[in-house]
Amino acid sequence: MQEVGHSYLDELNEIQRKAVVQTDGPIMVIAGPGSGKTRVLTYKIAHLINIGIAPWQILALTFTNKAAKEMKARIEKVVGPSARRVWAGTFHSLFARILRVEAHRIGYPNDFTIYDSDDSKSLINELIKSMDLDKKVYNAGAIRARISASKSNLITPKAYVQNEDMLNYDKMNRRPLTFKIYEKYVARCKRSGAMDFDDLLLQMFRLLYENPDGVKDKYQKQFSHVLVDEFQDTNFLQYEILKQFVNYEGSPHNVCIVGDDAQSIYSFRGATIENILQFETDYPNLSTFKLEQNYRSSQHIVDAANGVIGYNRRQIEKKIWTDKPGQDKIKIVKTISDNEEGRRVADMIIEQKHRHSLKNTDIAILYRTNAQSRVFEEFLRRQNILYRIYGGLSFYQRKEIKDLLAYLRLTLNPNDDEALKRIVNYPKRGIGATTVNKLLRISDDNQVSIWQSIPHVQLSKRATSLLAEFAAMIATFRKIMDEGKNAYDLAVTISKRAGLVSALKADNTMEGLGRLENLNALLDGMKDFVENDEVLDEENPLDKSLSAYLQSIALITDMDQDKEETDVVSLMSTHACKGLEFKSVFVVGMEENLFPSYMSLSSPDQIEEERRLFYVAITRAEEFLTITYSNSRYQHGQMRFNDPSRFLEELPPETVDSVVPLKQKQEFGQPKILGNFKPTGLKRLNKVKVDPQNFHPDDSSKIKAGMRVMHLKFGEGKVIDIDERFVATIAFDQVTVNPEKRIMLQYAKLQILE
DNA sequence: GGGGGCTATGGGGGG
DNA sequence: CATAGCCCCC
Repeated sequence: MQEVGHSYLDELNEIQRKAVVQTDGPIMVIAGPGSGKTRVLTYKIAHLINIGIAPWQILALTFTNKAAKEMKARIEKVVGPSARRVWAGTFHSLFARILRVEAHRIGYPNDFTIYDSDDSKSLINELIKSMDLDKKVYNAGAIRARISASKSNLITPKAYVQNEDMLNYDKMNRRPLTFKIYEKYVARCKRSGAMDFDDLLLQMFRLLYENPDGVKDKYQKQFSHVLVDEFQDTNFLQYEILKQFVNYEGSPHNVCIVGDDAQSIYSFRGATIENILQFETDYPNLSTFKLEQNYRSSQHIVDAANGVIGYNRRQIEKKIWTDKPGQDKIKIVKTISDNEEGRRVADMIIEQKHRHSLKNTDIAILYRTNAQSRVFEEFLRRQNILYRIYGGLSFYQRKEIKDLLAYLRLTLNPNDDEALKRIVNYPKRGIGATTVNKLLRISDDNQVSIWQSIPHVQLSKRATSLLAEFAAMIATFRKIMDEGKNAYDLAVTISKRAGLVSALKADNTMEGLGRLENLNALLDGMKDFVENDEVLDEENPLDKSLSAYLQSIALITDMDQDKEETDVVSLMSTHACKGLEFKSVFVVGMEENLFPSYMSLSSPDQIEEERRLFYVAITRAEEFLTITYSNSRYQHGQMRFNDPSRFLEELPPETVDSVVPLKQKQEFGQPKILGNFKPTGLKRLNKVKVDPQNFHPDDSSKIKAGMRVMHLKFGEGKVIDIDERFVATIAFDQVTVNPEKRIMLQYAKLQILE
């Protein structure tokens, strides 16, 4: 071993170094938060290259594309540009890339479409309807989860109908025909030339397992070293694929998994900690390295994290420690409402920035559900603090974007039924539900795609000609594509000729303008794509085809975007924060029914997962950790009163500095009399100041500054000011905390008093 | 047969 | 509070 001269090894502690320089055989790295896991992975790959392994022989499976990209950049610093040839990416994106080359061997077109979860749900809903089932009982989301779980556990439709557990579970949930939907769903995807997210894994598995044309040997030979990051969040199927790559006669089993059972937070997606335990059984001669020194967080934060995670029963034994001193203790802040929570957090951010000279990028706000982001946005904007929201509705999920993408998808793969259904009548061209239903029926009878049914369907004269017109248009697009137009030019042509641009231009509202902007942004992105001359991906250099474009965006998530140049506060869900770190972290909404989520309360296992999620959230903090919870908040359009989260009590008292004293006086003038009464029992009445019988709101355009007005929830008040966006600032007499409310007149219900 | 407006219902995390 | 389905009208 030529360790001498590899200076990067000096940047590692003893255990990290051992994990890096051992290059042969199975390795398991258990890595606590902030323990230099990424450093180990990147240097390990760099080391492999240094000792003579070709970059393209290394398969590194990461959790996000961004993580892969960052890792590649760091490897490049050590070994140079050859790092770009490492196969680093997510399971989904790397397998999609392989399947683009190999899919024809297992009965899919290489230009297969990737169905996102909306496509899947739409298809499932169609099937539910065609089977005449009650769509309230047969909830598409639940069915999709069921299908996803089946695929993730390698349960085929055939196996499903023979699986007592699966069938009984469905019967219990009054959905005994789930197996039938699953069967139809699989057939439909197949004949549409489409793979859903789970298929990218499942079909990859099939490809290797069935091994047509000896394709498995090719990949086994190519990937001499396989590394998996965040192994605790892989599912059964992903592990089975991993074994397909690694296990064969005479294999050196050069597989390295890195993970932390305490940070497993994706079981809802089929991930299972069992994989870590199973790995030890499957590779008995493995070397295990435990990275227990935390370089990220101060003593108090590490102590708090250890304290919290100690409440979980089953874990791999380890003790995370730090030699960083503890400075500020954890602040817990109670607020009276979700609005107050937003205001306080914004205020505290300003204070921290001044006192500790933090930049915005040093700060993150983490919440359990994306819906909570709104109040924080509002108050950050009000305080002129720049921010960015990660996750939530991504750009590519917007309607106008999906519409154009559907045209592109259909042009590339006319059998893509979901794309066709989406745009056959958008913009409106007189092809309605009746026509589509006829098409669906005949497609089902003949087991072909909708596109293939078009010439055979019997319709009225009018419908026939309209449909023919549509088909001719798509055929024209295909012709243009085949003539070699690049993806950008094709998209520009399509957006004009299909009438997408004119449809959006006809909408003069703010939203309409925004949509048009988004459409143009997508086109700009495509232009970048075709004009890009920087080779980042050596395997398929500068493929500017439509197929390559669609694949490149199908698996992009909001998290993959490059960090902005601008100095922004980060807002994201606790799931999305995995792998990140910030000097100052605000974990907000720490309330029962929210964090832990009400969905998890009935099962101890799920509570433990929520606890791990809390563990992940608090261990993002380097120096300052602030936790907030609120007495009341709007949830699902209703005012709810939640108890403080049970996890707050699990924080060791000595790590917590100041529980900001409870304001005894409540905003609504009532003590909390709720006792065991659970939130659903609460009525909005608690909040109403005014008897609705005597409340007659006036036309809000009549509201002027200086007026006395009455508000249903806040009572009487005086209008102080109305700004140019028609937001009124009103001081309410009976509101003790934060009496000045900002009310959007557009939506306001106010009665003029004088 | 298709389009537009209204009512009812459901609402977690994400590749 | 947002979306989907339903009903009514063209």
